[in-house]
Amino acid sequence: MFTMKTLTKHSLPYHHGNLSRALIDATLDLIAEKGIKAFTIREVAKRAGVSHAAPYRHFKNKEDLLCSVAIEGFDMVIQDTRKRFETCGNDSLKRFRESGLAYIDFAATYPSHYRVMFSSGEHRMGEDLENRSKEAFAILYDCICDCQNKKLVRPCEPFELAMAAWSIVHGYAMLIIDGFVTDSSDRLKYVITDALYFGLRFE
Amino acid sequence: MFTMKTLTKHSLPYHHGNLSRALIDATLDLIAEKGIKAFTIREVAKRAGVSHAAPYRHFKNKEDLLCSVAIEGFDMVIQDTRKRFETCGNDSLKRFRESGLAYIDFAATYPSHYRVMFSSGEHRMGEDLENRSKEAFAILYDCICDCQNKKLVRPCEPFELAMAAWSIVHGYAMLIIDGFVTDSSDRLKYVITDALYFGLRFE
DNA sequence: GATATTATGTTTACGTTGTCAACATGTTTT
DNA sequence: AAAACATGTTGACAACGTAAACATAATATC
Repeated sequence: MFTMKTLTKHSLPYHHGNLSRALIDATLDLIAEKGIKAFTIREVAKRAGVSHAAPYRHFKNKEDLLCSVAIEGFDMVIQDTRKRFETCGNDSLKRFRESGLAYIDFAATYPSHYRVMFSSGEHRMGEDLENRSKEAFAILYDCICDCQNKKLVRPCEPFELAMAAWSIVHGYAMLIIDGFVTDSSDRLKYVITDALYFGLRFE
Repeated sequence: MFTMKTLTKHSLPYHHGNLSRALIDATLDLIAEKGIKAFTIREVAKRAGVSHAAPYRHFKNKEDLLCSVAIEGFDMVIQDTRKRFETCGNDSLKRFRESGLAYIDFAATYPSHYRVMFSSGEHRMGEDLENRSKEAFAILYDCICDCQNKKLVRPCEPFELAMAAWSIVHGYAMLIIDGFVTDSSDRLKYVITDALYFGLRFE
């Protein structure tokens, strides 16, 4: 059976092609260019070269389109984090550090994705989106448990430590994309992750 | 000379009374009830009992109204932080801790304010708003310098340490108002501030 | 105290947006 | 080939932000 999913960029199919993809890309471009406030279904449709109602064949509504962007973002960080882990071998501490850096780097590299992921109020969490965010948190949580087992992080409710770690990384990432951090010196991100390590380590 | 500012709640004056105030309150109620997405000028005007165009006599536009809410929020945290400092005497470390707790408590107590303060993209930073946010950061910065002078915090670029501190507190506050932290155990906030202290302390 | 001026609120109007329904057309299945 | 389905277009509507014209209350000026 021939389905959309088997298409490559060289076999452009019927109608527009891959409109969902084009709409998501247009959304990201638009947000990068003019901010999330300028994001409208109609402008996104125009940029994708379709009529103003076409997007409704692919997304239930505006919220749903943003949700898809957020899900894609979570998938990207999760995947990148796992790839970083592969270079860490058995070094739990390095994994701990990399999981923080992955978020900070992701926010800096894909600010539009990150903004959508955490612009709550713009979109309610669907079940799919909630699963991704739980999965992302779980990676950090497991990482901390691992460090605790090796006496690298102090014994404390791991959920609370994971919350602390998540907070500092997320907070810094938000400050980056909100433009509070213009400097963006690479050094600063190591200060952050160092502070995080010193804050949680075993003593 | 009799001006608006001399009015009390018992001498309801001409026209509506204090419409700016009523509009800000209605904004906060509406956001608390239905989220920031449901915030519209027209609904706020209706709740204040005026016509849909009345708000434009007090605020340049929608953004400007949100800006006023954000400014009010910053003023509230700044004032609360200073009040907490009065109970700290010369204890720089306690001041450091309180400045973090002030933010977390503020976000938990006035989530609508906090959401507006940091929902960048909803409103551009006017000069007034930028000044408040700089003032808030300056409090934290000074606090850290103070701790460094007393060898309580490790010697490192104080701006970067302040950034780390701001990040963790802001990140946690965002997670609270986004509903990622449902537990909201008081204990958790101390874990956060402890982690912060251990992360930055002198050794 | 009467009148001019200013501050505040209302009505009307217009363009933009989200979204739906009706329609049209291309693609797949039977 | 015809039916069923997926996808895109057009047209419509209500809600919204916001400006202009108008109305009225409060203050200032004489």
